[in-house]
Amino acid sequence: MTQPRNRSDDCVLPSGDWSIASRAPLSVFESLFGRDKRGVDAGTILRAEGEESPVRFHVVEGWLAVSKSLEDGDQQILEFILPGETYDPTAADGRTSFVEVRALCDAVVIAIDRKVWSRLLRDRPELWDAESVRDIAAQARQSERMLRIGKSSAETRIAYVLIEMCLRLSGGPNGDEWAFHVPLGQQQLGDFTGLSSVHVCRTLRRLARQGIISTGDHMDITIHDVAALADLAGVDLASLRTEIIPGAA
Amino acid sequence: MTQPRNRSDDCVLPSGDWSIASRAPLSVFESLFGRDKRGVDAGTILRAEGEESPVRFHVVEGWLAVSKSLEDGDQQILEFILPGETYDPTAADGRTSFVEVRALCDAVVIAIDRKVWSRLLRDRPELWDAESVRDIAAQARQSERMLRIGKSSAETRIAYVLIEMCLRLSGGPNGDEWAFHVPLGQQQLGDFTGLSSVHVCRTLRRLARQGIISTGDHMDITIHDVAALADLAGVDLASLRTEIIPGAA
DNA sequence: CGTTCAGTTGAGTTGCTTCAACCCGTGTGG
DNA sequence: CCACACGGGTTGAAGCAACTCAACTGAACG
Repeated sequence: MTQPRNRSDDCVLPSGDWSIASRAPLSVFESLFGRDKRGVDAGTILRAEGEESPVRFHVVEGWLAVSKSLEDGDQQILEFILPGETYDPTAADGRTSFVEVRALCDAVVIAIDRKVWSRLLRDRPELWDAESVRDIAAQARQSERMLRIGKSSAETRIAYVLIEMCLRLSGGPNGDEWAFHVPLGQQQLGDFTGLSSVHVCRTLRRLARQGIISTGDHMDITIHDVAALADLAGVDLASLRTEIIPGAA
Repeated sequence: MTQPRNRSDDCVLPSGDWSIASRAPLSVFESLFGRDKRGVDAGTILRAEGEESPVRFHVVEGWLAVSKSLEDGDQQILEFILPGETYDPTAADGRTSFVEVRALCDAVVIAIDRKVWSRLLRDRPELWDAESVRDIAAQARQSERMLRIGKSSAETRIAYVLIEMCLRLSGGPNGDEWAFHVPLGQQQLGDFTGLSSVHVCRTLRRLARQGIISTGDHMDITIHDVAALADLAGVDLASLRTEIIPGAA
């Protein structure tokens, strides 16, 4: 594995409350496993099987995407793993993986042996608690997305994921305007929302024309009217935050 | 809470391998909490908040549905909880619930205090392991469904849920034909697959006309040609089974 | 025997997809 | 330095899958 090329522009993350709220309780990993840190190029598929034994990934830097695909090549992105978070792709059999994990930009990850991870959880109740909360929040996010993919219009789906990302990245907008960057193309946004890239484009343009958002070079997103977007998404911002952001309650 | 009316026809379950594979390791609950068993009428909403403190539900008999809904009344069913399984609807804040849990037929459930549950998991490693495996399988099921709801045709979605249910209920078909019963209407099948009840109907009829399945009174389903159905669903039966059925590996 | 409710079927509509053309910024080789 | 190819985003046109609306059936029930 090579060290990451320093194209940090691609996956720069806002360094506000978020990094404090979500990174701090897990920084334990870096002290314990810092020597196992590895750079990963954008596009690399991370395989549990590539390791000696099944592993849990801890993301230090960059974004990972968890996805599944059909034979015809269509893929659905199930979740994004952000810095400070961990993810274990190991299936119930303890050997294979039922999903694909891919680096969306150059990233730095730590691979933690599953057995070591279990021991860690048992030895450190505070870690167990923190991870439980994170799991529940992840479940809540996936449920919200499923609800909208199953039952809502393209506009609602897009509005929702924009708000979800905004909340995850920053802990919430300050006032009415909020800007952030995601290392995603419209194709990937489509894979996340169950839409074609063409329709993602149309929908984003429509939102932009209404003055609710604007987009910049390769997915710099600015939300101008959070209230309107939340309305389209069909969410109450404050209560959504407590549901999907670990530790926001 | 009333005792369940004895309309057991409604939620009769095949009593094959399944009940052994999936119920046995958890029968511990019945011996520990048997006195807390409660009958629940079909349609009842189970609320964590109704209890003194947050609880995890253990289903002894009948089916529960876990769902979320939009303001306009549309709902998405996220998961079914079958006898022998447990589910905790508690949100990350430890107080509220981010989903709705409803009895699909008359059912019997045990409500287990969350704190007691945590203690149980710590004290009984074999329970912890069993529940981990179950969680991972549930994750895998939800991922498969998400993939299809996001990226597949109605036919594929229906074919997939039929196969999923068949596997969960029986551990898999014997030979080419397999019959089972689900306590679900077409509306609910639609809420599960992200389709309108009308389109569920059309799709089931089409499958029936092709001789792949047939349906009986209120959702008795017979699969005549599992291979064809698996093909439509885009799955390999054997490997799907190890992924989504806990302990099938 | 009338009411109700789930399933079925037809007709018409629509939202999203596909296909295709075009634009533009970036990288590359002559 | 220009020519060119390439990949992502944008836009228009056409098609189609699934939706809504509405009418009808048949079983269950009082």
